[in-house]
Amino acid sequence: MTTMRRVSEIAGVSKSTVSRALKNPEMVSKETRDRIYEAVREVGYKPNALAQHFNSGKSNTIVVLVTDITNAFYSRIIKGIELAAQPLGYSVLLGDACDDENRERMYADMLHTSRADGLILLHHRFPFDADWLQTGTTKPIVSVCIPPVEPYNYPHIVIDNFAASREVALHLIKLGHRKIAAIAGQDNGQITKDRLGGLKRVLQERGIAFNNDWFIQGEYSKASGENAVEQLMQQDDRPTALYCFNDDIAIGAMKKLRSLGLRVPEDVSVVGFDNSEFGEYVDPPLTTVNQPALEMGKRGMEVLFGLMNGHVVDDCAQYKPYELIIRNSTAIACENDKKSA
Amino acid sequence: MTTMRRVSEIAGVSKSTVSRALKNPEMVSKETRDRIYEAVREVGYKPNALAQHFNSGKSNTIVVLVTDITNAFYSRIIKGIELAAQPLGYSVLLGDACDDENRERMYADMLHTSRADGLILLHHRFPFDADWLQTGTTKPIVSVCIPPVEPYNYPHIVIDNFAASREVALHLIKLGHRKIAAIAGQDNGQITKDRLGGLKRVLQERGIAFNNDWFIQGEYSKASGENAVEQLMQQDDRPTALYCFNDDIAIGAMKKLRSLGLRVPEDVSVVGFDNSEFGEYVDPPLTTVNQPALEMGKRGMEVLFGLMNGHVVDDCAQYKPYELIIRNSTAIACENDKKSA
DNA sequence: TTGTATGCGTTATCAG
DNA sequence: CTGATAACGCATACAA
Repeated sequence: MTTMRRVSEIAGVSKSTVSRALKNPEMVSKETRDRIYEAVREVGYKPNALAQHFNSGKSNTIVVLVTDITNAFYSRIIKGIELAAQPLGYSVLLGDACDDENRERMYADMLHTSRADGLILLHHRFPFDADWLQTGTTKPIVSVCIPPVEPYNYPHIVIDNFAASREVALHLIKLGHRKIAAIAGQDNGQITKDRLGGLKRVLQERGIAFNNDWFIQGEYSKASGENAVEQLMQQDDRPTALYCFNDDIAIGAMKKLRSLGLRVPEDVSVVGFDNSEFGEYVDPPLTTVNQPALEMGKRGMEVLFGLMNGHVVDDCAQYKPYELIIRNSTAIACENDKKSA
Repeated sequence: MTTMRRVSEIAGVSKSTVSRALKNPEMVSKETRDRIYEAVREVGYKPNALAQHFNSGKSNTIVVLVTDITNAFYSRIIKGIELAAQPLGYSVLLGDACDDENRERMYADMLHTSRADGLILLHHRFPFDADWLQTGTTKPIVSVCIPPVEPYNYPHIVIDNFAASREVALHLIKLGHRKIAAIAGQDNGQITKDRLGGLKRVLQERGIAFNNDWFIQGEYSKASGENAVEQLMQQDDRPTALYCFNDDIAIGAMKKLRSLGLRVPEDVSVVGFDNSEFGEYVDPPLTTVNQPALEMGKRGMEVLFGLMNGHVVDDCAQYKPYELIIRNSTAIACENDKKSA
C-alpha cells in the first residue's frame, strides 16, 4: 500500500501538507495542491482507513444486532439503515444473533472495543447484563420497531402497537367476528403486551369474551404459525379469526388451514402484521398492518447518528404511522362453525 | 476508555507485559499474570480494536456486496457467510448496491483503503473497472452463487446451472409440455446463459422448437414476474409452462396467472429457482431448484479466508449440489389451450 | 502557506 | 521472564 509519506516525497512536500491538501484543501496553495493531487493520482494513493479510524478514535461503523437476517421484515429495516448510513459516512456491520447469547454479547461488545461507534437493536433481548451497565458509560444505542427491553431505556423508533391492534380488532369485529385468536412470537416484551392488550381492550369495551386458550405464544416464523393453527383448531370452541403478530406466522397459519380443509377467508379470517412484501402475493392476499420498515430503519440511523455526535435525544420514543391494509384474507365471520362442538 | 497503560500501572508492570499476558499468557509468570488479570477486571479493560487493526494492518472485516439485501435468497447466503465469519474472527460489512454504481465502487474501494480485507460478491456486476485492475494487486475476492462476470476470473461457489436447467426441462417434458417459456432476471451473464442453454439443449435433443418470444428478460422480482406473464399470455401461441429463473419471478407469475383466471398447475405449470422458503407456502407449493444457500455462503467465506491468508486456490469454481424439488405447481400439460389461437 | 514534532494504543524486537 | 523502545499512517498543535 502506498502511504502518504510516499506521496509527499514525490510531490516534494511534507506529509502534513499532503494531509491538509486532502482534508482542508483551502489551507494549501493551489500550486502545491495540484502537485500533490498529481502525485496522488500517479501512485494511486488511497488513505488508510485503519489509520484514520485509529487516529480519530472513531470506527465510523455501527452494528446492527438482529434476531434473524433472513426475516424479510428485518431485512427491509436493515436496508433502510444502510441507506441512511452511507451518506452519513458510516458502514453497517451485520450482527445476526442466531439465537445465541454469546454472539449477542460479542457484537454488543464491539461498542466497548471501539470496533463500532453505535448499535441498532432489532432484537427482543438486551445484549448487555446489568453488570456492564454500571461500569460502562452510556453508549449510543437505538432500537427500531421494538420498544426497549423492560428495565432499560434507550431511543426507539416504533409504531403504536396498541392502537394498531385496536384497529385490527375493530376491523374483525365489524366483520362479525367474536372469537378471535392471537398468535404471538418469541417476545415477552412490550410488543406482545401492546398488541394483545389492544385486542383485549376492544373486546372488553364491546363486552366480548376473550378465551385464554386462544392466545398462543410461539415464534415469529411460518412453522410456528402452522403449529399454532394445529393447536387452535383442535379446540372444541374454535376461533373464527386469527390475529397473527407477524406475516410469517400468518402465512404458516394459512398453509395449515388449507391442509385442514379450511378456507380463508370463508371459514377463517387471517390477519398478519408488518406488511412484508409476500403478503400481497399469497392467495388470498393478506390483510395486515403496515410498518414503514424502510423509513423506520432510516430514522433509526439518523437518531443514532445524533447520539454518536453527542446530541441529546429528548423524545426517547419516536412514533411512525402504521396502516391497516385490508386485503382478502379477512371476511365476514362464518357462523356455521358450531359443528365442531 | 481505559487503555493498556492504565492496566500496567495498576498491576505495577510494563505495557509489554500486559500485552503478553493477554495474547501469550504462557510467556508470563503465573504470579504477574494473575496480578494483571486482576487489574484488567478492576478497570474493566477491553483492548482497543482500532489500535489492534491499525497495528496489524488487518481490519478483520470483509464486505459483502449484494444486489439487494431484501432478497430472501441473498439474505440466506449472507447468513451463511456470517455464520462462518464469526468463528474465523471476521466481521461482515453489509454493502447493498441498491443498483447504484457509486455505491458499488464505494464498497469495493474498502479493499483499497484497508477498511476490509476481502470481498464477497453477490452481485451481477463486477465493481472494479479495468483501470483499477491494472494498478492494484490482486485482492481476495470470492463470488457466491454467481459465476464471475465475463472478462474477469475469481473463485466462486456455484451450482451447475446448465445441468440443473436440464433437469427442469426434462421434468416439464416428461409431463408433456412442449411450449416452455423462460423468464430471466437482470443478468446477462453466465447464469442466464447456462439456464437458458440447458433448457434449449434438452428441447433441441428432443426436436422440440423453442419460440424466441417465449424468452423474457426482466428482473429477479415479483413485479417482473407479473409483467412477464402479461406479455406471454397476450401471445397467440401461449406457453403451457413457465420456467422462472428465481422464485420471486415465479411467485409474481403465479399471482398474475390467477388474476388472468388461469389455474396453476391445471392450465399453466410454473417452475421457480433457488428454493427460497416462501415457495413451500404459496398455493400451490412451488416446484423449484434448491441451491444450498447457507452452505454456499459458508463455503464462500471459508474460501475467502484462505485467500486472505495467502492460500492459492486451485479449483477456481467450486460446485455445490443442487436439487430439483417437485411440488404441486407443475403438472401434466393442458392441451386445450389452442383456444387462444 | 508550509514544515516539524508529537500522539493515538497496540504489538514486536531487542536487551537485560 | 520482563522492560524499554520503535513502528504502524495519519492528523494536529505549534513554529517558522
